[in-house]
Amino acid sequence: MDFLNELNDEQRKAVEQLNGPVMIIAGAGSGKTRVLTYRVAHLINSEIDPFNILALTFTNKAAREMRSRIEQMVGTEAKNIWMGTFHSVFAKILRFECERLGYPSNFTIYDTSDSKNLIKAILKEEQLDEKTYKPSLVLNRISAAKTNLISANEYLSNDELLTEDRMSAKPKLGIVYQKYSERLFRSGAMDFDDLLYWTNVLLRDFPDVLNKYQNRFKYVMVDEYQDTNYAQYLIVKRLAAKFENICVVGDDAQSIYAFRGANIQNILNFRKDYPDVKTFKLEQNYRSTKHIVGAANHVIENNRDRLKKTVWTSNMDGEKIKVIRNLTDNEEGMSVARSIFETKMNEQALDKQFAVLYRTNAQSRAIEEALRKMNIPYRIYGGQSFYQRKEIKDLISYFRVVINPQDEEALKRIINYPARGIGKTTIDKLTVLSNDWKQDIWSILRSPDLLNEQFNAGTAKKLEVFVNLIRSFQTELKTTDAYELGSKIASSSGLIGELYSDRSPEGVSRYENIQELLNGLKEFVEEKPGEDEVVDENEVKTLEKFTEDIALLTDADKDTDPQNNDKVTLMTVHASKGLEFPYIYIVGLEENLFPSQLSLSSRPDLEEERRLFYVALTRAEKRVSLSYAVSRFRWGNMVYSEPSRFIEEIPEQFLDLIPSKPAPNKISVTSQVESRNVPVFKRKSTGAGSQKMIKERNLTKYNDSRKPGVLDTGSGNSEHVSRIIVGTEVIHDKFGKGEVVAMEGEPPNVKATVAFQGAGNKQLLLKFAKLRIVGKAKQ
DNA sequence: GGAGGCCTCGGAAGG
DNA sequence: CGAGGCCTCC
Repeated sequence: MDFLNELNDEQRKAVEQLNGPVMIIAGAGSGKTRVLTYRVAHLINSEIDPFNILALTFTNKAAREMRSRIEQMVGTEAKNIWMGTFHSVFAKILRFECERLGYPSNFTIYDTSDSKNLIKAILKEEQLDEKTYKPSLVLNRISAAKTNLISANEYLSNDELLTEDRMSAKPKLGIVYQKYSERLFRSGAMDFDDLLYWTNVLLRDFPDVLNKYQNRFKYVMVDEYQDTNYAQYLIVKRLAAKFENICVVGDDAQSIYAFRGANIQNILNFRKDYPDVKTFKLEQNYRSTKHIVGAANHVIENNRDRLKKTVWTSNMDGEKIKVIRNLTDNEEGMSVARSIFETKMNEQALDKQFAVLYRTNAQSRAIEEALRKMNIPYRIYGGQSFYQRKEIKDLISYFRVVINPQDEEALKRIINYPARGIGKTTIDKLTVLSNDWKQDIWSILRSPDLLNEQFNAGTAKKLEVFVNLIRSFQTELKTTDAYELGSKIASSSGLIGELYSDRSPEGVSRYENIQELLNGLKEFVEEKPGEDEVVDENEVKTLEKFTEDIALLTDADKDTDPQNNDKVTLMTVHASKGLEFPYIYIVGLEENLFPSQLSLSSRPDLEEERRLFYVALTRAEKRVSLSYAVSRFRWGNMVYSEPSRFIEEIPEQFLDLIPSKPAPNKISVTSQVESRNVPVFKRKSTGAGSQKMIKERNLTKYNDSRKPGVLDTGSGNSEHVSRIIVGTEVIHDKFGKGEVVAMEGEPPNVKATVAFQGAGNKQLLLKFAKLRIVGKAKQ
């Protein structure tokens, strides 16, 4: 076969090993996707029926890309491969099988905000305090339980868990979990974790189902295996138990999702589950320069918990890694923007060849501002999703109720929106009745007798009108296409009218968003099936199918305008996994930011941060620039930081330390002083191979009892202090005005002798004396 | 029922 | 600082 020649030895061996357990450890940039797609193509060319292949990925995007690449190689047969995310593949299977679990096949998938709202409702009903039982924490705890296949009842009989909850002053957590599960079930709803949890129950408790899917999925492949959690691991293990044709691909060095339950041990222990596993290591990097690969390798060596591998490249040395020091976060933005601008000029680079990576979303602001100032187009990944916007959720909630009227979260959202006189009292009463009778709210609503018995005539009438509205849509669900019915719902519900009447800019934008969703429906309906695809001519593209589809979509899946994609990319390091760019800027490389403050107390957490940094470095093809700021605004406070330890972990031979440049048009005193007097970023060369760097020499920290790193911005701040030199005029709270006549000592213990006009000469430690600068030194 | 004041709190994020 | 949630007041 031709295409096997396009692979290196190890890649080819991995592709050709079709049977039995296979583990592929794929270093960054080693052609992992290529190996995966070729392997599937090779399976199909070896007469394996595509229907017998299951390929699991972590994102829809990865699945789509892989599918289209395989299609290019083997043709439309690729359509029949079971390929998708864990969640989408098993949601599909659950729709076939879930009646065995007591779920309706039109079950709703709750997103995180639905789950949180349900938890809040339960907390209220149980009279638990939302501050003690923070909904996000409660949800995380429930999620962790489900991920480990612990049901609510098992939770309540698990002494260890109950003790933990008592110790953390949340003794009722198990009860909340139990209520939460009941409500989901009663609403015919599953949350994201349920999709994996119930799949496991299905495969565990129904041998015929297990057998059916084991026979269907004779070949199983899992991408990003280092990021699988226990529930996912177990599904894969169960499915593959019969044939053991299981191939997992991953890189332990790029595991960055432990914080949400990924278990790096899954890949580290694969060998234990399958002793006759064939392991292949893809170690040749085709993406990056030698300097980048070298730097990344050295960094990751600081981690203890790793599989052994040596990533290397035959690419050229390339440029050294730039380190840019900045005084503030805004200056950092400007440095990055300026550098992008210069690179575009000097190297004829395109905007889309650049990416700026940061640890937290909040850092994007300063970068955005600077790029805007320099007229550099950019695009941000992340942030609020289209599907999370209120007006979009509202309309989709109508869809959800029409499809599955048991769906309580959606029902509560729309029963009185737009307003139809069904107030809080009525909804509360419905909830109480529903809880007392252990029935979903819709089953109460749909009984006119019950309504007349429980509510006054006016309220009962209003509820009936609402029920009839929903019913009128339901009669069309199977026969009318998604666009037609969706538009009808949007207008007949009064939602469009409500938004149209709001002429404020926000209102207009909401209205436009609804139009965009309706356009999406139209596209969905008009989407042509592939040429060879067998389609039932009478099959209607229903609203039900559309709603199922989008439940598992995120913003990253929305098509971006291909005409207009020449833009600089801004995103978090997490979001950058799997991507590559010629020029990468990693910003905010400061202690307490990257690595994050919250990671510093435990070794595993710090190692995950380091893997995150490793991921960031290895996104780059040609050049990496690292930058940090001496001070930045965080939560309204000026915070002073030291450069990240991760910079120090890169050997000097790979680094190009450049001082911060003053802005071209406005030369600030600060920058002048900094660049003239202060050795900005120096390394000690104490013998061979010492990588210690002299910490910020000019950085004087106030070390009081406040939170580490957070300083009072009031009377004195150390940016000012760092500018104090002999001759500076200063004011002291007690001694008044004076002039610095001498300085001695090394930061942070610089001692200044100040001649005060009223109080004479005083010796003061700069880090304690809150001196304010009133005049600069006359030179 | 909605506007506006007050309070709290802040990680990363796939499905 | 700024977003989001909650409460209050009209």
